Amino acid sequence: MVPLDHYIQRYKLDGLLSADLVESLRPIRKEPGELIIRSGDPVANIIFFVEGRAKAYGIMDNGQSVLASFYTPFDVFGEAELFSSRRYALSVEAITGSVCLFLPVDAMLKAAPRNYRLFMYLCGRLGSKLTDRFTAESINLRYPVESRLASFLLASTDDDGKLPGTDDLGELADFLGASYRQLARVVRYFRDEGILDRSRGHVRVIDRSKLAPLAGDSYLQSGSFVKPDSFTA
Amino acid sequence: MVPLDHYIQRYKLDGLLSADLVESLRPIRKEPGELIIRSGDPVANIIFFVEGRAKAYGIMDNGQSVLASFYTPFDVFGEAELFSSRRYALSVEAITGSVCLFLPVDAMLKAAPRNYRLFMYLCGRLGSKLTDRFTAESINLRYPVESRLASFLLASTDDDGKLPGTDDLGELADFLGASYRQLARVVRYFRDEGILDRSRGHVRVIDRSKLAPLAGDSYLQSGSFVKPDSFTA
DNA sequence: TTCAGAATAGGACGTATGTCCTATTCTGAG
DNA sequence: CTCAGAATAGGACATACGTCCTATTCTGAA
Repeated sequence: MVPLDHYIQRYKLDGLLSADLVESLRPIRKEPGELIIRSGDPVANIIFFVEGRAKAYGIMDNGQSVLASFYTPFDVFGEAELFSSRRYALSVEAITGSVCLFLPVDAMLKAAPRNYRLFMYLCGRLGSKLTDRFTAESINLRYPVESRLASFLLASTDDDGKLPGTDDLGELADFLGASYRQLARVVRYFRDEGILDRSRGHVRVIDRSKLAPLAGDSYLQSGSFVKPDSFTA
Repeated sequence: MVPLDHYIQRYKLDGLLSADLVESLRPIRKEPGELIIRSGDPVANIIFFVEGRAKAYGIMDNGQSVLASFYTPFDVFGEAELFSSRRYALSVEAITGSVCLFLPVDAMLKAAPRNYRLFMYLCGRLGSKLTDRFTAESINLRYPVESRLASFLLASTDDDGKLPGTDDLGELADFLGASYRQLARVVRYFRDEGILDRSRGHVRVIDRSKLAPLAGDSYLQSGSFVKPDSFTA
């Protein structure tokens, strides 16, 4: 059994949602590799991500997958398409065992007048996601893979040098918009320079100081700026 | 004098905003080339774009400018940063003579509980902007300039073959994330193929049918999906 | 331990694209 | 009309990158 109340308290969801909406939250557990959202499905739920790690990606007409981002709690999925296409644009997949709280959209829309805080929060998250995307896109477009990887590593590794999202080279290539081959070249160069450590497709940064000069721009502040309780009364 | 009431009625802003917020709208006229938003400034207003054409762009650390998008009425600026960085991330510049309605954020935040419709609208616009960006980014990253230009022309030219945003090659290069040189090569190729017409740096499509096979993916539906009156009572 | 199959690393080669620079065309002032 | 300066077109060259393919390493089953 998933402790629903635990998450409601931890993220102060009763401050973000009206009481009836808190009632209609359904906790769902997802195992690694399981889809949380299937791209193309109609938007039936707004999903609060409260436990685990997940990634969002799309598939292009030519079959290539494009990684959009990695998520850690607290976050929201499905808000982007709610009022526009009404169909999920990206798939979201659990990387580790994860817990989501599903909020049915019809309930939410019905309760809209009492939930301006929720919409303010959603605006905040959407805003950050938008500016993050723009930053990432600009970098991807103007800088060589070497700089992109350096920027990404600077922004995404923890103090230990480990990558929270993924450290699989294939996925990283998708995320950075490069081919596996090219990324491998750059990784090899970084290893030769003593910047990172390599073992069986996994990567760990050992000298962050050497990354900065290689990163053209920096990934600006990414991730969840907006805390759910910013809008709590 | 700018006819404020005219725009309020045309876009049913009194359905989107509470009466006191409608009161605090200030119409501002901008001449071609004038900045509507200066990147880096604190977010003081949410800006409704009701007349003209405008473009949004950012400047990277290396000085290159990156064109983010073109706007036509009805649209909103400044909503993305409102709850996150609180500083405008991009500059917005009027292309033609334009009219904007400025809504001070402090008034808006004070009136938030009565304006859930506004926030729903903002969520809608932010959502479309986000998915549009992702689509554009994916295409920019995976396809050669030839395909990108084809996609862009398919999506952005009117029936006349004219480009609504800009047809200046330099700007187009920024927007597509290519160098002027490379774009010029592709334009020349398109002209040789009888796809478009060229005169003094300006472009006009003459045979749309030849573009489709060149565009890898399509720019999905872009622009303002979400109408301001979708949320009117 | 041994070996087959899979995963990873890396070589070879072609191409799209960027940078730099020059030739050509256009524009407006006189 | 003429010419200087600016805008545009395009050539030459270097390179980052992608595709294809092969060599090497690793894994687990027997």
